[in-house]
Amino acid sequence: MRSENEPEGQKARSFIEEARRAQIVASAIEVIAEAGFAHASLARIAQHAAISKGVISYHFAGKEELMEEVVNRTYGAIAEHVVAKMEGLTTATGLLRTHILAVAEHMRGHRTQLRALGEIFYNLRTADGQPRYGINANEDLYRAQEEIYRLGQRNGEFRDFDTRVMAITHSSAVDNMFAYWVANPDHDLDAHARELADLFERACRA
Amino acid sequence: MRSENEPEGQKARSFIEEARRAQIVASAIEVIAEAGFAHASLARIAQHAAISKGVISYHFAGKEELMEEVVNRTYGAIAEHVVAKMEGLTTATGLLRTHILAVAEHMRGHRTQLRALGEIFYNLRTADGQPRYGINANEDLYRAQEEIYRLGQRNGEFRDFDTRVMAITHSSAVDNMFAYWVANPDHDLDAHARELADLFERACRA
Amino acid sequence: MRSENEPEGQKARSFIEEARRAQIVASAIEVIAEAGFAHASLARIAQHAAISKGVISYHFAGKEELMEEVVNRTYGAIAEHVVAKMEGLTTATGLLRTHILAVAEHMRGHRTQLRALGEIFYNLRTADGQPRYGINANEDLYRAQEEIYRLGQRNGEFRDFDTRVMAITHSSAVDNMFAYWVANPDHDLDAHARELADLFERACRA
Amino acid sequence: MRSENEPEGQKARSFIEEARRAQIVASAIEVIAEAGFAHASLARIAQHAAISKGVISYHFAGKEELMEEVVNRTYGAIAEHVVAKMEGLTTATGLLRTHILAVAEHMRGHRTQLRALGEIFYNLRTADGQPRYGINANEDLYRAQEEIYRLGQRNGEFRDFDTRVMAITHSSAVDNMFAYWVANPDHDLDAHARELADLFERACRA
DNA sequence: TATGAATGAGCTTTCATTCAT
DNA sequence: CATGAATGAAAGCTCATTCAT
Repeated sequence: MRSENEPEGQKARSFIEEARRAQIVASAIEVIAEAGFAHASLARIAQHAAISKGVISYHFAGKEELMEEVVNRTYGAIAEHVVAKMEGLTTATGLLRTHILAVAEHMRGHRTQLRALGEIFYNLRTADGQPRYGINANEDLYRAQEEIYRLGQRNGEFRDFDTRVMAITHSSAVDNMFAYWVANPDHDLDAHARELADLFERACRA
Repeated sequence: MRSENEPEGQKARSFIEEARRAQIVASAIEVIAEAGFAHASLARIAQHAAISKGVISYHFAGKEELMEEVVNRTYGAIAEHVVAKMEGLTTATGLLRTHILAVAEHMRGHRTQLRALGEIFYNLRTADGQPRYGINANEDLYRAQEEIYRLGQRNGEFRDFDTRVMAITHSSAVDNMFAYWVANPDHDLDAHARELADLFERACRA
Repeated sequence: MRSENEPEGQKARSFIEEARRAQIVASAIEVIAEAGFAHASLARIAQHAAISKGVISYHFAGKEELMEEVVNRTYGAIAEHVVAKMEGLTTATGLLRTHILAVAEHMRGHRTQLRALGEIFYNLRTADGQPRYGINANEDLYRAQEEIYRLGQRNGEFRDFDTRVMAITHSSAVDNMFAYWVANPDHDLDAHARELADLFERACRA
Repeated sequence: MRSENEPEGQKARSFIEEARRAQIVASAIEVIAEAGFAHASLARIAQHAAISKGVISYHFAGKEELMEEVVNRTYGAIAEHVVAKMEGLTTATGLLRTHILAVAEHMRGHRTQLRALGEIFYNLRTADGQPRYGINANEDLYRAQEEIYRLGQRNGEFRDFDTRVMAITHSSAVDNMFAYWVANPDHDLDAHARELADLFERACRA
């Protein structure tokens, strides 16, 4: 019956509630990663978690809220790790390189999360049929990356290029690195990340 | 990429049959592009084509075959155009550049096909739940692109880099260029393609 | 998949479709009359008609359309009979008396329809929770009856009274006559109707 | 009409318990009046009362008992008021008139109770699907009213008529007066009641 | 060839009720 | 006394597929 995401002044969720939500979110991630968004029914998620179907309805207002929770938790964990790694860096080249390597590093241990995130981004739609997270859900990400490029352009590290195109390309390169790795578990993720860092360094530098 | 829909020894399709299949495929593309894979039911595709639902079942063994036909036809058209443009080129740099620009050029007039293609690639699964076109559906594409990179590396145009990583990055950059353009119709596709060509030229060159 | 109520210019429903709709409506009436609106699920209605649940969804856009169809058909049949009986009458007293007796006469053979009609009127709500047929659904009926009273008042048959109050009272008296009869099948409906005609004649006359 | 909720030999309810029951009943009345019987879930009633869902289950054996309590309390309050007003009257005409006016007077301030009462009467069913309060729930009421008519017939105030028909008609007229008023809050309830008193006086008098 | 009709499985959601704490 | 948590049945609805005509 709970539906809001921690509005101010509302009772914090109990420990048990929090644990259940986490459990359900984890189960959802696994089922989505395994079977794909379209086949990730509440029934299947519940079965995978060995709980009753109704439990999910009890803890989440609906399927949409559950999916958004998956996104928020997963996305938050990634951002937290990457931001920590980038802290203190001052050169655009260093930031760019670290960004790529840090994301790869974090994701190495979170393959299923990544897969689920992609599925939801691509497939989740609001009740009126519009994509819940379109490509434009990346807008914030693009903006953040453009900051780095502009820094590099200002201080002479980088040549002049279209920062939006670079941000889109950078994002997609990282996303697909993971996608390839998810599909080919033997693929050397860290080596791929280093290659990518080289690639963008060369593509950007003055 | 082209799966055989006309196995040897089978009767060729009649003219009417061919026309119907083409009509249904066209309708499917439009519905998928508009409503997304999950909402592209046979009923909706039939309604959009102003035909009976049964017609689809009559002409296609099932939904899966229809979706595959959409992929084959669309993919085939792209390949045809791009290959024609690349014919006669000899330098890796020229091939790389032309590949990017030619794909963009062709897609500019086929936005819905592109959208539908992405939806199907991402979502279609076989009866046993496995992705029908995973990232590995790109294997042929990657191989073809790797040929170009190796050519460049052999003749000294390109530096030494991991060709598989470059192929993945290249593919994803092009895919997402289109995705961004689909989501932002005012985006300048050709300018984006030129930026991308520059980007990969710099990333590859010796 | 059909949803509209005979919009102009649309293909008329096929004979088979019409028969199915009629069958489903009949089943719905029986189930509602027996089990009440709240327990008249589509599953139960289908089971009662010995058809698959999906058939109802196929022929009706949703439960609401089915319920409205029940109302329209039942209400239409009543109106047809009563109007025929009242045709040609000129005195208000005669119209009043005939109205009561004709409704009773028709309803004697349509007890379940009557029960179902009442249930739907009382219970059906639109998606936003508002009553679909409130007491105000009787507005047309009230207006029609007020015409009769005013005629009587103009030509001196009836005394001066509030026509709206009389219409409400008249309607409710007839409705409850049926309700009582439905609950007590041995009750003499025609005698009740005659008593009622006397009652309102005395209540109205100058 | 008052069913026994305090059978002999059972512990009387504590003060707190009584208060809780009253609070829950009040909440139930408001929710039913607002949303209708079908949408008056225990969850909603609990939420409206700002208590836990479990509290209701704790204080009432089930939903049915809660609903019956709503009926008993509301009905009891009406009867108390009306009986007080009728005390001491001796003529049938006076009793008839007073009955109508007193009920209207009391109800003017208890609109939601009235609405809820109607919803429950119409919709509540026992576990086996039979109406809990059918039209026959009015049997006691009919008997009481028939006493008045027979008194009038014995002492010459009233003509000879079927007392049961008159009781049904009288009850339904009063019920629908309220229903109309609930649906049309601007309707003049007292004027309606006076019209009704006139109407029945004329319908009954010798 | 083409169609409308029908099916049944599966979907999300709501709900009264039970129970441990 | 009160609560939050959990259950499982039942609801309305969508859909791919089958089939007689």
